[in-house]
Amino acid sequence: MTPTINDVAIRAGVSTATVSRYMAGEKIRAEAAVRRAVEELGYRPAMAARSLRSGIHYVVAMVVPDITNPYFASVVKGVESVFRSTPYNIFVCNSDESPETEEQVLLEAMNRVDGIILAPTTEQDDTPLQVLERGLPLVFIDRELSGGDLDSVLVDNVGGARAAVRHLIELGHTDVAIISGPLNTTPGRGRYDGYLMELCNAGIEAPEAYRRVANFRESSGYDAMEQLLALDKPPTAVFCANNLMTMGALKALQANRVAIGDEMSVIGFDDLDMASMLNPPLTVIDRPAVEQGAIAARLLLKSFAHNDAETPAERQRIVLPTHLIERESCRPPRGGALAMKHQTNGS
Amino acid sequence: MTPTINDVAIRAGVSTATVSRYMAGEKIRAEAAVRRAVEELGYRPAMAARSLRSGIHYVVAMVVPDITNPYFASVVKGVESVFRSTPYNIFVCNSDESPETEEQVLLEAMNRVDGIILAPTTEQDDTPLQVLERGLPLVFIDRELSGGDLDSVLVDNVGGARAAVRHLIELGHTDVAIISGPLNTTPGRGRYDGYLMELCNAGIEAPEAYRRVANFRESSGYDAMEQLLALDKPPTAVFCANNLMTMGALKALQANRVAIGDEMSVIGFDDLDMASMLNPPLTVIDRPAVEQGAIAARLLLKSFAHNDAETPAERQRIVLPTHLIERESCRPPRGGALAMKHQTNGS
DNA sequence: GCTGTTTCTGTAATCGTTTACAGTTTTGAT
DNA sequence: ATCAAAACTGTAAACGATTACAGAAACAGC
Repeated sequence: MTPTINDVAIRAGVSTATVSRYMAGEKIRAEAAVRRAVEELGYRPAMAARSLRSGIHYVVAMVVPDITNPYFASVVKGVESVFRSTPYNIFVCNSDESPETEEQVLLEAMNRVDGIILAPTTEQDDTPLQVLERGLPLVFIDRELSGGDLDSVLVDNVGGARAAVRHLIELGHTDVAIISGPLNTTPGRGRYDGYLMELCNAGIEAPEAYRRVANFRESSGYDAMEQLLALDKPPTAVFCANNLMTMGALKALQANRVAIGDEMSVIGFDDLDMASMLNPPLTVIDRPAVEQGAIAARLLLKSFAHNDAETPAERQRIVLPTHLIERESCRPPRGGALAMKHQTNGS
Repeated sequence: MTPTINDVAIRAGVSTATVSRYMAGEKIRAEAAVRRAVEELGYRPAMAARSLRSGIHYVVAMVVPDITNPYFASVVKGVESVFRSTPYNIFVCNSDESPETEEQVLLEAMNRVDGIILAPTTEQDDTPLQVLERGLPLVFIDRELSGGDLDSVLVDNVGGARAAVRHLIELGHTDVAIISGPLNTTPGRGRYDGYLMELCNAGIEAPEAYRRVANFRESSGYDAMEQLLALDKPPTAVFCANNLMTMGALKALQANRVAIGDEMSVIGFDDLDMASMLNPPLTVIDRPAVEQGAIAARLLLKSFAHNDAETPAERQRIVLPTHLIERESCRPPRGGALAMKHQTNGS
């Protein structure tokens, strides 16, 4: 049905070897004839045959916990933008924040791709190590393994969280809560630690009930915020450790008629497209998501090149800076306004 | 390096054929031995060889204009959810709203995948037809070709747009503008037509300047809104034909200190995760994005089954309903409030 | 025209599976 | 125990490219 290299060879009156070489861009004598044959037949090499023989698939897998998370969508876009100018295609796989799905996906990917960009669901997984053992280049993005001097592109989670908390403290807050991600993920733990460190640094000891460990999903942010509001003495400010949980928290505040900014200062990790449109506009810690993806892609490409050269590439651990985008959702605390309101309502 | 079927066969003391059959789930006598060999070696079939021989790749391509558009991200998620329980993997490719990139991607995909789910950038492209000619199943999503009695999963664009405009008219608006997508795309033209029809139906003739044809991107929505505001007599309400342009329009309104809802009613096509959090909460026409993806995936799966059975499947054109989510960004017009403000400012 | 060198070409093996075909073993009925 | 049918297995030929290797053609210098 679809033409093979043999069809082209016959039509051009040469051997398949010559056609193959022509396709690879080598200089051949029968160039004109071969080009014509290729065009007339609309020949395109069968990737399966090519991969089988050469061992190269021209595919990289990109494994993310959730493609509908705008952060990961941006990362994917960054990866795409780099690979667009190469012969590589991209598998995008959702692991759905589930280690089992992730393992399945990785094993599946192992013998169809040339490299993997992975945002692991947990730091304790060792499937990625299996992948590396098979000699497959792998670069971690956003998250890494606990062992890890492996290729990875991260952001300064601790620094970002500290900047967030510092911002709140500078506004006068002492009752600062965190809605944290799981502590067995790089960003979960890093942001949690940063929160703790900055508070400690300021000599503030927040009650344990202010530390809600959620799961990076919107619903968990919602629940966590409700629990914070239900406290006898709710915090006056909260740091939400990712975009989805921030959205959940904001919705909870709205549902409970708590004035964002005035009654409860909110700062999120990750900018949102709509952050500036919210009322009040949301103050966030931003990070370069697309850039992060692009860097990871280039790291992988470099890894390919080194594989060819037999010189084992030195591992790179790249940490990008975050920065504070100050909008209006963080304001000085108003002397326990919420706690009083809370008491009134409660009695 | 990685074990082949031959290694397994030797270790289990059988032929490769038997191992192959075991892997395919057939009943074999040496089952125990083969299972052990497979496990001990960690054997996984090389996809390239399998594809070459059997002609099946277990890959489908999903081509979308922009993965960072939450709508398409949701569609991808829907597609994923269906294929997760099958042996198929998904290529996600951005066409970046560019017909050239799309063509390139499609040609590339043709000999590595078993089927394609495509949101074409334009209705006039005929690369998709080439794909179909090669016998590759293809289902259109969100958009179709003008020729088209082909498999496709669409939404009722005309109906949705009409509902949007009707809602505005019912509130008392007569000066209703549209920020439309390109007219050579299915949703662009459909929503534009719906707008026109519903206005016509109500006996309203909106000036041509109220019809801004933009390109589905946020920046174009922003610009279009600015142009509307610069008119001598700006509209009192605007229908934005997709989520990105709605965001752009809202930002333009904010930048120009126009009160959304009070001075300018806004209704968008596609819900946004944050829509309910905006001030005022955004009224939108919603559609089932994840579901749309899932349906497309099932259509493709059905197509595979029919291909096996040699019975050419009859084409399906599925149109899903949209529905109005009424929030607070659409209110009755306030007697040319904006026009007056505009004049005052302008003089 | 001769020779040596460079450049190009063709032959055929190879990658790791699947599968038609023929051959073998098992089963079950007698 | 015998035999036919049923169930399984092995041999070897594909699938469509790439690539050593050896051989042919072109080129250059004399």
